[in-house]
Amino acid sequence: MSNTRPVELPLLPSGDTDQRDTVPCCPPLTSGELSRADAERMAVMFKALGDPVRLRLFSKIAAHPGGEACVCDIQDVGVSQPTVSHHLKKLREAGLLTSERRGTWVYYAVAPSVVAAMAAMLDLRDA
Amino acid sequence: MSNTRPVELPLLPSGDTDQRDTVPCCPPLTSGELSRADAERMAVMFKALGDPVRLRLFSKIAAHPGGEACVCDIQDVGVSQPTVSHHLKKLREAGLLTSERRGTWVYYAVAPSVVAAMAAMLDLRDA
DNA sequence: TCCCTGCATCGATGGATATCGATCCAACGA
DNA sequence: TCGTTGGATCGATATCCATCGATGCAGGGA
Repeated sequence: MSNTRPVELPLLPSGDTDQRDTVPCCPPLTSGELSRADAERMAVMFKALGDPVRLRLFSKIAAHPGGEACVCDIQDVGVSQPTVSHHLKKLREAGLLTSERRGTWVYYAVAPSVVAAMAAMLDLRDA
Repeated sequence: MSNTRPVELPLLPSGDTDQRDTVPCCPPLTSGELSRADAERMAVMFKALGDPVRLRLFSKIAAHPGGEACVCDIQDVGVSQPTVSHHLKKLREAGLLTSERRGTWVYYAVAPSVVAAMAAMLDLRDA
């Protein structure tokens, strides 16, 4: 089961890293029609933040210096350890977080470009 | 049942309209801890955009001149009429849309301040 | 007064998901 | 090699929710 791959969302002008034909993803919501595929991709990201527990986990990580934190430092959100793990996985699959193991501990970090992309979608300019 | 009241989300510097002690709602997600109540409020808004159909409906409305549209102009999103109505209600309850009847038709409009607030939450600045 | 049209609401249903305890696996230390 | 600790995965369950057809209701003709 390889459904752990994060949502496709390049859009960082990093370079030539396997730049498939994924559209620059997610134009501002005012840009007329929205393809079914784009809507699906964007919905995954918004849905990831559409849960109070995930919001608090994400907030704790974002508030940590460097936008990264050890799981052991953010586990106190009122639910069991398996549930925390489940929510962190959801956030990672949505592309909002990345994870890395360092020895005994696992660190989760905010993916700034993806979050910025979400903010850009909500930029209605003047409207 | 009066559970149709939109989410509490003043934060617009409009004036003195019954300004209860609702905190200015929803600081940037990097601002340390997030209270359970705030997380709940914010989650409702993100969850509202966490569905492809709702995202397309919202997009269509936002793309219309003036950020408002008649239901009859946006119904073509691939689901039944009751389902469209259900999703529009969800978006309205989340505070992202307002609705107004004009004769035979009902118009939905984007609530710019609320959308801007969501964008502000995602502003991680430098981090 | 009917009838038609535009939306909202109701009730049912199937699928998604948040949550948990139990268990497994990786890293580390004794 | 064993035991301990951090974290992920599994399997079960209860709740939520997206969707539909049927129905109700308001506005506007005829």
